[in-house]
Amino acid sequence: MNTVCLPLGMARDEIVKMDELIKERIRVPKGSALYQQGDASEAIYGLRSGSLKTQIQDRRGQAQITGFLLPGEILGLDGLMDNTQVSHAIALEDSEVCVIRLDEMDQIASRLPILQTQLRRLMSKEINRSHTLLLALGGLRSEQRVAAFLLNLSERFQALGYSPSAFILRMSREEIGNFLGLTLETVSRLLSRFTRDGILDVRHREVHILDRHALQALAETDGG
Amino acid sequence: MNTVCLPLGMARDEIVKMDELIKERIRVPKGSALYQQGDASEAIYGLRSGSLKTQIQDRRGQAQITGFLLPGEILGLDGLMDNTQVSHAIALEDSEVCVIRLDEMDQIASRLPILQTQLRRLMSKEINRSHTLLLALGGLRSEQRVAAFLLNLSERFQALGYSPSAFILRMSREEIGNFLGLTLETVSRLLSRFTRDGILDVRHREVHILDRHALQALAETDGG
DNA sequence: CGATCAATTGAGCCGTCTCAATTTGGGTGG
DNA sequence: CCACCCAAATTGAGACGGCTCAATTGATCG
Repeated sequence: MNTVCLPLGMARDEIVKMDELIKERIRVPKGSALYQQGDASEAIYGLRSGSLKTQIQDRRGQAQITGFLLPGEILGLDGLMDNTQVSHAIALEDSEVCVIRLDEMDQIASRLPILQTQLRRLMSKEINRSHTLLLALGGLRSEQRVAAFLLNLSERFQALGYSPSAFILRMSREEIGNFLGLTLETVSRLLSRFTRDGILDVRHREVHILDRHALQALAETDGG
Repeated sequence: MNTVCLPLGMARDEIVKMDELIKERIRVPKGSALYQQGDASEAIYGLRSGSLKTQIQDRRGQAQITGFLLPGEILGLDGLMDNTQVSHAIALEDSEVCVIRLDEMDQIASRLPILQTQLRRLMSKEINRSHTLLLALGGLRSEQRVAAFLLNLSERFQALGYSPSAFILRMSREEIGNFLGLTLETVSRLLSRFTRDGILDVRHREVHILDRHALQALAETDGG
């Protein structure tokens, strides 16, 4: 359970202390928000089960999905600047998170210094994830983006102990498109094409990766 | 000086303690790297003078500039995941940074808890900056991106006490294009067009914003 | 079983990229 | 100080990728 909430390599006795931190849990029904832009934020959240999307929105309503979250991943790291949420976190299916209050965390961290390091790592990881995504949006063709997206999901499912070659997309084509800077039609067309080429088997939201090698090649091809 | 290195609102007596942290400085000549992908990282850096770019690179050489840094801003927050740099930081002009070692920081933070909070805020801010950039690359037209880029620079120069309406671009058209997910030609064409329309006066790398209102309108127009 | 929303597929258009030719500016050595 | 050279920037013409608009099919859920 705790490994789900702050999974980076901690010793067993350290995990015991962690229990003090993680008392509270929140259920988030499909379609509802764990938090919204403008909410006060004194905590971060570890996703225990289900999946969520996070998105930001500018003043005129233009939205950008910044991430899809799977169990074991952390939400709310972008809200620690001034204790106000700057993004929305919305459940893609019925989900459950555990709550890690920042003030409690600081108290415990005085006895368990590694905790600060862990948080720092998690935040740094999120920065890297964003930067990688920037590279995708700035430099990759639509084909490569969708291929890379599927491979990324695949790896994360595998890390959770699920099959890397067969999984369910919990998000719509439109959400994938928004995330990747494409339209839903482009995403749909590419999934169809990959299927036609024998690389995938896509039925609705169920994806089977038939030729991982070809998919990796697509993700890395120079587009020429 | 210290306000430059960790500028978020700290009381005067707190700043005194900060002096212990920031002994070392590094000069970075134009074109050279403060650090490179793969280097060990035990510190973060506060930019004192000059300007730098940070960029990541995937295995086949595809590069993405993830930020342009101005004095007072922090570098290296993306390298705290496993003490290895994942990006390059390259000086756009002769620059100077101060060094903040993470282990020293943790020691001092035990007497000065606000320090952890500050770092957390800085990292959260960087996450938000990346997410905002994602929105730009994913959802804005070239026109809007370039307009938003100029306005962002303008605000940051103003925050430093410089003119918000007249400044020098320290980066090439190619670097701007890479950062914004555009080609250098597109950037050049747009700067020319904005000039033709009386919104800007662009001479080489010297930019004058003549009609801020129009520029803001461009950055926010729905593209229709 | 009908209503509604998600996904697929097609046709045509537009914006941005690509390729290429000039122009301009900065730095260097004669 | 001027001439030259190289890199950066501008500008143009044409191609192409992804978007827009639109119609159809397929799921999901009362």
